[in-house]
Amino acid sequence: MQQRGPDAKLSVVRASLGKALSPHGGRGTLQPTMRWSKLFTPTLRDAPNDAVAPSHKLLIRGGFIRQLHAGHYSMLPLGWKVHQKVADIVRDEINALGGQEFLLPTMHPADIWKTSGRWDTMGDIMFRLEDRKGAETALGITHEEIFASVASELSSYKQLPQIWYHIQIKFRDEARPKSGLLRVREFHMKDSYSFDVDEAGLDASFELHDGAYRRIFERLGIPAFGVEASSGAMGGNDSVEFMTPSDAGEDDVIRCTNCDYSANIEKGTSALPAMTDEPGPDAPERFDTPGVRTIKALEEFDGGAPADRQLKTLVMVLDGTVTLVVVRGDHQLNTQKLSDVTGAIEVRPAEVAETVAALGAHPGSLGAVGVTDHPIIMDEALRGRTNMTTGANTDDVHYRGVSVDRDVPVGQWADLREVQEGEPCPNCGTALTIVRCIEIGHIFKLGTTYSKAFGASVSTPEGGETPIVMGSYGIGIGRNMAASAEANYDDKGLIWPVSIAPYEAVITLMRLDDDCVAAGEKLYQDLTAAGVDVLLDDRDARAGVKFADAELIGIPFRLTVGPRGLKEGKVEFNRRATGETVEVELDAAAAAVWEAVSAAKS
RNA sequence: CGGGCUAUGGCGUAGUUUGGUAACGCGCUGCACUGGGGGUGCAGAGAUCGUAGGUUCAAAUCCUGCUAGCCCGACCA
Repeated sequence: MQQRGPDAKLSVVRASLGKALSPHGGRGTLQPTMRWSKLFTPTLRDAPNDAVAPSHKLLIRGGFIRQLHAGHYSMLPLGWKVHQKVADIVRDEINALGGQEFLLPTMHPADIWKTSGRWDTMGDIMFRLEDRKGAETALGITHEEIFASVASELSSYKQLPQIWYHIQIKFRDEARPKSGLLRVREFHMKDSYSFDVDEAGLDASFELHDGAYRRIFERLGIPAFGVEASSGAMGGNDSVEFMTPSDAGEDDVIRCTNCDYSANIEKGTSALPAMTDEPGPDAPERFDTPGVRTIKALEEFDGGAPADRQLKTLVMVLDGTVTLVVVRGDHQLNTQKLSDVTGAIEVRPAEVAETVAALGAHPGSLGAVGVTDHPIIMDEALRGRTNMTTGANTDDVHYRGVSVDRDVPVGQWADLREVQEGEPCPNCGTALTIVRCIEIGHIFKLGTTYSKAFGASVSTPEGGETPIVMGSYGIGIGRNMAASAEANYDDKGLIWPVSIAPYEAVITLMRLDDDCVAAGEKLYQDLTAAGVDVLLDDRDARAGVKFADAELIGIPFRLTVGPRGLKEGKVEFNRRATGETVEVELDAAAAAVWEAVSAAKS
């Protein structure tokens, strides 16, 4: 370190500080936001009482985000910095696929949604409003319609394939926003859309995105895997969800511990052992079951039957139509499967009054035997079963000896049941596990639904015309930021991967005396020149406060500059992830940090 | 949408049962000491107790409506 007169140096430093500290464009050597003393990062010792998920608590405590109201968060400077780094990684990977970045509006006319039919099918999830003329508009929940309408200007197969995307705010009126950034009503999403001339092209575009998404999660420090999923309201025939295990998630995923089978519980199945029944009587027999209202009670009732020999009849209302859904007594209905199988948008259990009106009995005594005035959907697991027990549609009366093929006028067979933990894997027979997960990305093969609706077609080499085959691919920026936080923290706070940390390194000044300030500023200049995103902690605070804050907000590397080390010409180099601290020569410190950052990013 | 819980300075809480005019910790401001893991002392600032109404001499406290937030569930007939 150069030796100068202390007074002279002090005045130089003060002059530089004064300029740098000006929030009005003072041209100091440091950006004001690079000085912690000027950075708006309100860290809290305690998380708000209503935060539960670790990422929620830590993002609040670290001063990354603040809630405005349910499902709407303000991004504070640190949070926005992370958010932008996440977005940049996503952008980088989609650009690498040849993706072209757009920016489409987020307020849409009702017409475009009516054209696709989703104005009605999207229901309450869509924020709808009227403009001053009374025209119906909506805030965009996704952009298939808008991109497809733009794609109608594509005219020749020679232009394909195309991958288009934008990173734009979506609005979704979620029934239940929760867990901080994990489920919100207003969020940035990267949604990309592929346009191909045929299915083979779509498959290729889909595979490209599959690879890009896996690289994205890798770079975000999120352990991710793909699962078979229900396409839900998006339409299309094939989709893969990307999941990361977390208690803060909202999806249950079936995973095999042996083979690579994994599926959303809304889609997955298992291999049930076959059941053999006695043939039973020639016709169902009614018998009185006073007070028996549940599967369990019927199991215990003298003359009843075990749950796997009962037919459970659920009265559901599908888009207004009362429908009987029959599953095995010990099985659970998955309503998403029911929705997917029937195409019904609104699926709900019937009210008791509706049930009584439809079948003449109360829940607990219901059955589908001989019912012809309501559609009956039966779970695949009940195929061929005989000698079963079920309600007789008279309170306190059941049937035994029911054969489903003979006695129940089934209109549709489908896989409706929800897989239970421990059931055998459909591929290899190993016991399945169920893991709680956060859905961090979803990619869909859409087909031609939207291109047909919006007239997006291209001429073919043969001189004909063919609708463009589309795919759509979504990844929520804020949710992935939170998912990374869920995967990377300890009892001290966040441990961001270097790739998305708000700063890659922090220089912590133990004292604000001349030597420390000068050494810190020099390190800052060297690191900045080397392209490292660095923060200078120049606050007049105790060491413990500075260390605790740096650890809370999860900066990967820390240089500690204090008189103790400076006497030996050394500073301390600390790694957040491991807690490891080593002394390095002051002159070599910047290089050491640069190397660590480079190594982590490569 | 159903159920449960909650709302008191920036954050965390007490006070509500039994009405009497708002307290504590952290944070913030000033001063002093201190100075390598959230330090100490002194002195301060900061709350119409979510909101509207009601009961009462008197309401954070009791009653009613509304609003907002959090959690669980939305299938076990």
